[in-house]
Amino acid sequence: MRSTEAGNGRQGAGGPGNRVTIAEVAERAGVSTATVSRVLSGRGQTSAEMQRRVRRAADELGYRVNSIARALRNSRTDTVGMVVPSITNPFFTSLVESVEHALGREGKELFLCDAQSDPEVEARRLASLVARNVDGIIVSPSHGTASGAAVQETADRLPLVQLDRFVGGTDTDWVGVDDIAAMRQVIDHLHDGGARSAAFVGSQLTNSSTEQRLAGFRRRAAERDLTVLEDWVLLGDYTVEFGEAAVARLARMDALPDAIVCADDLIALGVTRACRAHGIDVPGRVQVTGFDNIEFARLGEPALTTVDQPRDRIATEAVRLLAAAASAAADGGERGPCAHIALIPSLVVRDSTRAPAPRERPTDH
Amino acid sequence: MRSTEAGNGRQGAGGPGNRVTIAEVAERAGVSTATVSRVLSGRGQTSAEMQRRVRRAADELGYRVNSIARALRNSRTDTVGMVVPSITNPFFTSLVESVEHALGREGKELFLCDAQSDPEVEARRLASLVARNVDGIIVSPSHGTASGAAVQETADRLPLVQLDRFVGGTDTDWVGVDDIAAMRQVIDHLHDGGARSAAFVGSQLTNSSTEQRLAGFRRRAAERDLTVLEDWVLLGDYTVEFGEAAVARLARMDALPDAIVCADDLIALGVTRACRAHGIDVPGRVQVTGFDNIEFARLGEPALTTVDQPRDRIATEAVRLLAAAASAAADGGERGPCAHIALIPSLVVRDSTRAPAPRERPTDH
DNA sequence: CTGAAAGCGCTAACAA
DNA sequence: TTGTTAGCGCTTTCAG
Repeated sequence: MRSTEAGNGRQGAGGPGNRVTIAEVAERAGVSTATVSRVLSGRGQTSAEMQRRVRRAADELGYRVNSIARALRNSRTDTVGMVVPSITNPFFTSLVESVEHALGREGKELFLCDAQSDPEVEARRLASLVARNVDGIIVSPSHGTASGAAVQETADRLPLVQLDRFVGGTDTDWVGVDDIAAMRQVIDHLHDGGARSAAFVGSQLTNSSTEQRLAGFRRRAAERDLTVLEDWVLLGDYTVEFGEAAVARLARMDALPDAIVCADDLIALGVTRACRAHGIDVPGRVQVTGFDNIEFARLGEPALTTVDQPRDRIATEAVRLLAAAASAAADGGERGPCAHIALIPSLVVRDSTRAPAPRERPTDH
Repeated sequence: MRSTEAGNGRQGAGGPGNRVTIAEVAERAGVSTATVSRVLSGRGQTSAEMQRRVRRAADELGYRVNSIARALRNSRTDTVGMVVPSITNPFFTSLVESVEHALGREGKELFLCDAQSDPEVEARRLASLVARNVDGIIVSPSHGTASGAAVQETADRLPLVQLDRFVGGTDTDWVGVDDIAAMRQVIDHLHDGGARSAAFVGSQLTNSSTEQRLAGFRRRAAERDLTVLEDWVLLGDYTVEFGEAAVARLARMDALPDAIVCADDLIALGVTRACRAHGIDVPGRVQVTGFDNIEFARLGEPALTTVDQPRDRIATEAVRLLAAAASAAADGGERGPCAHIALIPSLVVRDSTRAPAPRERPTDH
């Protein structure tokens, strides 16, 4: 009998249904299960001799901890659940990547779920994460109101932080970007490039991102005296297709705006594509901006000017908040007030907008 | 005391650490825990009266099953694990979406992990899925050889099916597409469009997809007398950046091929973009093809001709195989021979290739 | 049809 | 330092 397990594809210890338990390891090592547990989980004091014997026995038997049993005992799974509105949206997958990295640093794993942009699916996913005793939940709610009940109910049971989007009427931690500030940068940049009127293309106002971005857009446009016709505010969903449809509609109107501000990059990609199809020069005739800075943003023709979300920072803060909430809950406490962290994003200027018209500046003396 | 839970954000039953157990429900209902279990899990016979009383008590207390405990008892979690090489690759996310749908029909959930294109991370993810007692694993191995040990070791412990890619030297079920047949279609189409020479741009030969696709490319190119200079086979990785770099290299050579066949759409997107940058007309001077038919394929300039993978079908077959393996393992059996299912993909013709030159055809009489 | 009780695999008091 | 033992919350024989 050899101590190595891999290789020939069907060996003794393998095969489903006969997993080695701590008791078998204990027997083989001639010690108690408690000692095995202490050695293998690294808690408590053990002699070097015991360590050797236990590890050896465990290796020989091919022992693997059963984290289900461990979780039942510890009521802690070292697993965090994450729910995103749509796993096919590149922004969310890159956010997931950042969260995974942040969690990895804490020795935790991620259990990712896709809400398929449907609050009901989302509610089921949240419930099943709760049932599986994840240590905390990170959620980007798919709907600005309909997601409320499920999110709040989940937050009442375990640490939860909302990411990027948030849902009204809930009382939980949140980390995201300051959409108002982002739109200020966008509008100012467009204005510097000569735009005096602008359209807005976003999703329906069923999530906080669009709401905030539209609000920010309106406010700053007014401040900079940009013309915004009501017909130029087009709301659909976060897809390339809708971006294309929006341009088709704009093209049928009497006047074209100087700029089209999009609530995310997918829409913006659709917009630039459709502009090309309609023979509308970007940025010559119309400037276009996106939001999120997904990987494909630079692939648009022309490459998209967009708002870069500080994903790593967002993820780090979220994980930190989760850990704080978990330890607060552990030593008994009432949950304190919720944190709302709004990070300031930065504008990434590419070819879909015009370079700012040169303005008089004080020269270096 | 009310029976509703949601609403004010901090109510009695809520808060971490005090979950309702089946024993409390039993007490309130004035029955045994066994009866509660029978009612709530729907197994075994129970009178209507009991059902009512138990459910009522459960509702009032806000009981939720603890699936950790249930899993420990049942040694079944109704959860399937999935590991993909890179969660930021749109092909894999859409595959994940298909798998989720297929699993949803079986009442199972998905636990998704990202291997970050690193066999070591992949091995850790696999191990932790095993430790968490998932009922089965779906994996697209990140490396054609280095992933072998971990994949095989996992497969020895529980039902596992490889998806899309597979790793050499393993003995597990596999579902994917017939890359050789796919390349036959690609080459024939390019030839019909007048191409007489072709380059190939793919990742390093560290995964089965590229290996197979290059092999299929070479074979069919030879059969159709397409010229393939050795310098025209460029291997890097599955990224837009590499596609761009490949064109830069090709552009420095003496002769340009009539066509560039890419091993996936990300590369192809990079290739078309770089061609534009280098002033190489697509498809006028060079035809370009991709592979996978990701959503962004149609957004290239020009839109990409590519090979469409039948994701839903792949996912369905994978889930079926997993279920079969699970039930085979349940009634004790040795695992039977492995299934290798290669589906035939279809070519999606768009603007990055030329329409076939009109050929003589028998006219309808 | 219902209840009592054993135990899934692991860990943490408490004893020795 | 090590062993003994009592559960974590659930399901499921086996009696009644």
